[in-house]
Amino acid sequence: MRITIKHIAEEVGVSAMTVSRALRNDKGVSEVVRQRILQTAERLNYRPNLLARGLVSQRTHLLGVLIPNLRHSFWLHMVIGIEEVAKREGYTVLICHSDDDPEVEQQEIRSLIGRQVEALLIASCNPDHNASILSALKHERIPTVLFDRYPRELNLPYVGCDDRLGARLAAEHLVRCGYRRIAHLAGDQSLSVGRDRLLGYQEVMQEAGRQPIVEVCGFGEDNGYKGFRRLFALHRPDAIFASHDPVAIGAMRAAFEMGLRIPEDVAIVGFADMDCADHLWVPLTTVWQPKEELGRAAASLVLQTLNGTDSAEDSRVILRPYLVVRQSCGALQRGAPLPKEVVVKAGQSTFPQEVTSNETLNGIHAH
Amino acid sequence: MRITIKHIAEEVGVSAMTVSRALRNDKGVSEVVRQRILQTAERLNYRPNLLARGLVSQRTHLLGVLIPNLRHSFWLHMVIGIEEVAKREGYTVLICHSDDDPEVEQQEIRSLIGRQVEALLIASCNPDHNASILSALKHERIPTVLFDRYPRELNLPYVGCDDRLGARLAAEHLVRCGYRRIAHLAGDQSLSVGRDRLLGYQEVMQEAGRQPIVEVCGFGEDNGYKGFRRLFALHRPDAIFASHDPVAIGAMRAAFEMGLRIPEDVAIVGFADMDCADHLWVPLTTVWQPKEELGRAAASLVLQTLNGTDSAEDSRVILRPYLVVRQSCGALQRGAPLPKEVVVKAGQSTFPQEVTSNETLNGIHAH
DNA sequence: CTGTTAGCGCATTCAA
DNA sequence: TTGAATGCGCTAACAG
Repeated sequence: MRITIKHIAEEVGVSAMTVSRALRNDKGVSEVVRQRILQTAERLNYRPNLLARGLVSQRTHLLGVLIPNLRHSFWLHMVIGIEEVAKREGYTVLICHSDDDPEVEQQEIRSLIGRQVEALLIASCNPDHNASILSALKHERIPTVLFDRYPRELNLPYVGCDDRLGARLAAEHLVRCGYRRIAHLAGDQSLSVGRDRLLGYQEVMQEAGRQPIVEVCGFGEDNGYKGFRRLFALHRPDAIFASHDPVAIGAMRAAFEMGLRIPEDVAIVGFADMDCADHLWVPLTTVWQPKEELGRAAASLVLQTLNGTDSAEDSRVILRPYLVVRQSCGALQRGAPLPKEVVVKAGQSTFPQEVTSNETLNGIHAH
Repeated sequence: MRITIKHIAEEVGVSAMTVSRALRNDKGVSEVVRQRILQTAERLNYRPNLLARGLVSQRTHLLGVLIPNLRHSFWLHMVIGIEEVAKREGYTVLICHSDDDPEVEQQEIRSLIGRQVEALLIASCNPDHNASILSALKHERIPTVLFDRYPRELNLPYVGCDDRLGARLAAEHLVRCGYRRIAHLAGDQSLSVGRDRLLGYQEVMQEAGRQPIVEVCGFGEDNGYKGFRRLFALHRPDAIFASHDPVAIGAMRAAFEMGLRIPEDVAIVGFADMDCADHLWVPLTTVWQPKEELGRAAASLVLQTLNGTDSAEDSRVILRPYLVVRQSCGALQRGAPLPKEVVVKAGQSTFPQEVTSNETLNGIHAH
């Protein structure tokens, strides 16, 4: 049996209520008594039972966060951002993931609700598949914000990165570099991030009067590897915009195996700016996403809703991505013009060195 | 007000107790009634309150996991292993981290206990600093297992990788490759992983009759960068065993900036086999740790203790690491002899290709 | 400033 | 097979 406030109350010779107040720094306890209580609690090694506290007070100060998996660090960067804000506001974050299984995702949502989280932040592994469950959350009286990806019919607050714009930045950059056959290794089209990136690429191709070359290979390194081989066999592109850094890595691997040089024989641009993008065989030019800021924005939004500061019915927060230019696109070798909003991460040396931090560049605009 | 068993009870016209039983698939409810209850629960969108359930039953089926941070994927690989076992046994994992702050770690431990976790799995960010708190857990009636790193005075069950052996594998490999001045970029000596890896290196140097060259730079990429520069200025080593992959990455960066070739001018071996080790500028030869298996072993151990299957007072589970040979050590170029227990991850091509999976190679031996 | 009463939502224990 | 009573540990609301 663990120590409870009753034990402390007996020891000190006061009521349990006074102990409760003292331990929560509630007002209305004389300094003498408070000190005695605190000391006794310390001595007895008292630990408040948060289940009981949450049950009676109807406040758990818990935020549920659901991400697709723990295998990619970008999800955890977002969690870090969420936690930063949550902690500041006195909330604790419950991290869950579905291991990319929509059914598990449903279970996890149920479980989080059962644990009485006060709000929910969800990056669904398959927003369309779970659309009805997600919508149903509107009626659960529990503020919910989706982040990073959204269902086709979005009726919940959402915080994400402008994937279409990101794709445009990548594609436009390759056009400016003078490549002739710019292809896209497209991600899963059942995900908004896959669709939006394809969309941005297509727009730019159209504007440039080019024929789009698209291989929908899905996300992941293996898909990138296979996708590149198919793409190359069919179209011999001289530049590739990969829908995600892992896809770019798979493509690089395939290219090397085929004896191709990057960027001389084929240029590659990714999307995400993974931690290792800078360290790859050929440092990867890629679209940087404001991952932590995205987490912060999502947490702020959901806490605003929680505090009633803002109804946030149909809030959308869309953060701006940037292009980080390294070696894999060939821009630096070719002396291609770089517009201002591009972050150059490769200096004179053969290997990258930070020229300017992108942390200061991210901005927020809502629409 | 959320739906409770009382609401269902009223709707169905039975007592709350019967509802409780039906929802938990407890025996002693007629099939007819059970079905009616289940349907009504579904219709009303009932969600059991796990706080209440845990409070009264004194069983939360919660496992607390505390890791140093969310910034490095190897921690999450361990969590994945833990979760695998936990889930199979009907437990849910509460993931916490201290952001590498020992004080925060203490808070998090308190918080987890407050949430009534049934057991604790801790990879402390600073086991010695928090030694007293960790020891105190012995008396909290809550089974605890440390993993990956342990305090100097270890009096709790522990699951980890044989870091000393890992370091030996790395150092011996460099000796076999014929390097003359093999240096060590040592990690934080306040951590067991830092100490044990240094120890293994020193042993091998002594056995080989070499003078150890040690730079204690601490963990992390920046430290590896600075450490390499200092080391090189003073000793011009021809091979370096870095205490951790990020350290190796920092060292590589410094080497490239100094115009050195890897492995021709300086060979580098890391420790961890991070996800990106295969994709680095020069694919990194490194010591592979059984991260997920380590998580599984830790979870199994703590659940055994919980179920009383095993007292596990002073259990130690030490898993075996392996050396993964890629390009950065120069063994393949030099045609150095590779003993059997080494995993070769680089084939004929310039870039790595998996020759054999190491997933099948890890074994467990306790001592 | 302190204590009393009541009950959060549920499961254990007993009785029917 | 079902239900009533009881209480998990704590705090809200009120009374003193």
